[in-house]
Amino acid sequence: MLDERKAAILRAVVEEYISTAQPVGSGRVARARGVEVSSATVRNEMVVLEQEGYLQQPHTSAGRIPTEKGYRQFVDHLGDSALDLGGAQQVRTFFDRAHGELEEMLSDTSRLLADLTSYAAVVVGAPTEQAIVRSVQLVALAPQVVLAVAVLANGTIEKHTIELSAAIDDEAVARASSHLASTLIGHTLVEHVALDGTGVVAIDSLVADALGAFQAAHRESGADQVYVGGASRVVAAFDAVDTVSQVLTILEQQLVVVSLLRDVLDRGLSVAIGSETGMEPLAACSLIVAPYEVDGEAAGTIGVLGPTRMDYSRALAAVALVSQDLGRRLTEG
Amino acid sequence: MLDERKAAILRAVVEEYISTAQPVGSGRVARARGVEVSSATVRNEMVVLEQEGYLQQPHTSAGRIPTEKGYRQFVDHLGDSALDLGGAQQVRTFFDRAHGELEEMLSDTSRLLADLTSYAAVVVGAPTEQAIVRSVQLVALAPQVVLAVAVLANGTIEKHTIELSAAIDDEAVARASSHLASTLIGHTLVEHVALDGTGVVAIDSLVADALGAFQAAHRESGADQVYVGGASRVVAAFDAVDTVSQVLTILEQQLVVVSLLRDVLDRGLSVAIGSETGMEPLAACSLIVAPYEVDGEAAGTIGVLGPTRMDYSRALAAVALVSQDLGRRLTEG
DNA sequence: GTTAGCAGTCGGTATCATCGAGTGCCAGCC
DNA sequence: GGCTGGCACTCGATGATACCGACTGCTAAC
Repeated sequence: MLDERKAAILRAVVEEYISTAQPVGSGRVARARGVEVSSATVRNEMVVLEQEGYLQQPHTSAGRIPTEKGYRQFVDHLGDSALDLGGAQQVRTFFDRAHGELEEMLSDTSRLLADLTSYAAVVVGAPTEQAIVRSVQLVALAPQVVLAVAVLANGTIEKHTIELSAAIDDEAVARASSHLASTLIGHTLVEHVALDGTGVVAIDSLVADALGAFQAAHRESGADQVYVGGASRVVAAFDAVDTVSQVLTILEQQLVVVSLLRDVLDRGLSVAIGSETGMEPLAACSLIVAPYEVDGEAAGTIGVLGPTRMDYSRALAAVALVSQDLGRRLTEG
Repeated sequence: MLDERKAAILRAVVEEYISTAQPVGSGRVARARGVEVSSATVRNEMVVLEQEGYLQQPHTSAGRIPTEKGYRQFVDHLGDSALDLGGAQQVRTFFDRAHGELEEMLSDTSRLLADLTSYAAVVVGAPTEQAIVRSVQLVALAPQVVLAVAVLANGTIEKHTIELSAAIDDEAVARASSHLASTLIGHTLVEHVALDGTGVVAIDSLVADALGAFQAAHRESGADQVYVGGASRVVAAFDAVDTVSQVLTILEQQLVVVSLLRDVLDRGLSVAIGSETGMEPLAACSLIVAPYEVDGEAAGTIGVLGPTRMDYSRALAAVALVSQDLGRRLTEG
């Protein structure tokens, strides 16, 4: 626990470092608002803060920069602050004008968040497991290929191609289709539904295959769609080329991104700083996440990925506002 | 037109510059295979090549680097060469194992191409305009929201939400759905189909709306899906941070990418060098494109985006092989 | 407990000399 | 006539050196 003065000094260092990316010296801190002591006193306090692990010195006789622990303390004691007017306006306009398919909207939202924060942003769609099936259909594409298509209540579509070992005629497909429909409609895709046979082997096995295909996709838990916006912002955020490349590589891997967000959220965090992300290549990054709710239920997640010296205050405000408005917008329908 | 010796010297300069990224001096060229003259002669020839615009000098008393015109000459006189064995093997394994949905396959193909070339790669899906509708369905999502879903012969799905001004009951939706189905199935989405009314206003207007939604999406010509793979490779390809950022920004804009590829292809090029891409921010890039064919018809495009000093030989070979195999794989179904 | 003052540290920048790859040109050679 | 070896010259890159300035830690005084 830090006393009031140390906290103020740490806050000043973090804020200054975030905005300048330069090690912060005692002089600057002493001149910061909220710190009403001389630079000598600041120096004494900074020695303590360094011993306790909140600050570090890149080299002797340089200023201090925050450690992960320092950022953590800073973030934990950051009061809520609202997004500036311009940003809030941008969010409002966006959701007022938003229309069209769910996917498009989530994708656009990721771009919005990236624009607001000038960091890379991700939006994970609601897992389809919870969605109720509104329609299922089997469509013959080729003699031995059938496409199983399910329309879910949230407007999403899930489809799987099924390759058959023997050709099947259109009528059998139609019968299988309606059989499957009566079985699944009104349930979710993962629910364990009772399958009663029709007596015709070809039809029953097609229905079983389709059902299996839908359910298999969810067992691997890799079905959640993720949208990455503003990946190019990563370039400006770091000066080390390697870091940029590594971070971009991570962002290209949808599965990794999804599990990263889930991980952080599961640990009850809304901000993961540096190594708290649990990924080696993201050691220089911080991640802000927030779930959004549709119809009062946790639906998906949004997040912002920036450097550890990101503008937490602004990014937190942006993420909070966007997650809230996105949820509201999706709830309205 | 360059005489044989000048061409050989130019070739040597380009090859050397591609592999080292350093200005190439007369000494190196003289030592290159295919050039059997002394460095002094090379110097004399290089003066001419510079005057004619094939080479340029970053500063006096440095080596030469190719100009766009130089690269162009080099590429135009590049014989076909096959991809190395490792790469060819990788392509073969990929397409042997490829399975699943079309979208997933195209997305994976973009990653394959990026892996092969170590540049960013793009794959554009076949325009849905040509695909025949196999199934159409209207699904009520909410009292005033209906989802129109079309399953196309290539396994793609197109969907549009339709918001109604008044609530509609399930039976009317079902009737509209089957009416729409009988109208569209067997045709393409853009075809001008005759619409005969049922006499019920609500149904007819829903059918018309759905049809309109499908067709509107194509009039804007923005419907082609594009998959970008290996964007992170851009980082390694350029040393200027600005360039990296600009190129990534371009790659984030799907519409831009699609029209860029179309543009280049329309001009009959398979390689666009620097300003030939027609985009200011891509001045330092070269783009290799190739169409792929499904069932003997041009279906989509694949491309590789690298620095102007990219390994054209290898990239051309990779693009050719992948486009061919992709087409074959999609034709087989 | 706080602060002014001071000696000391050390990275960053500017200056300068050196080095070497490369050029253009010329005179001689085949 | 074309090619080549030789040579003087250019100029960016590299490395050494000195200097500057920001910052620290410490001490003594308030």
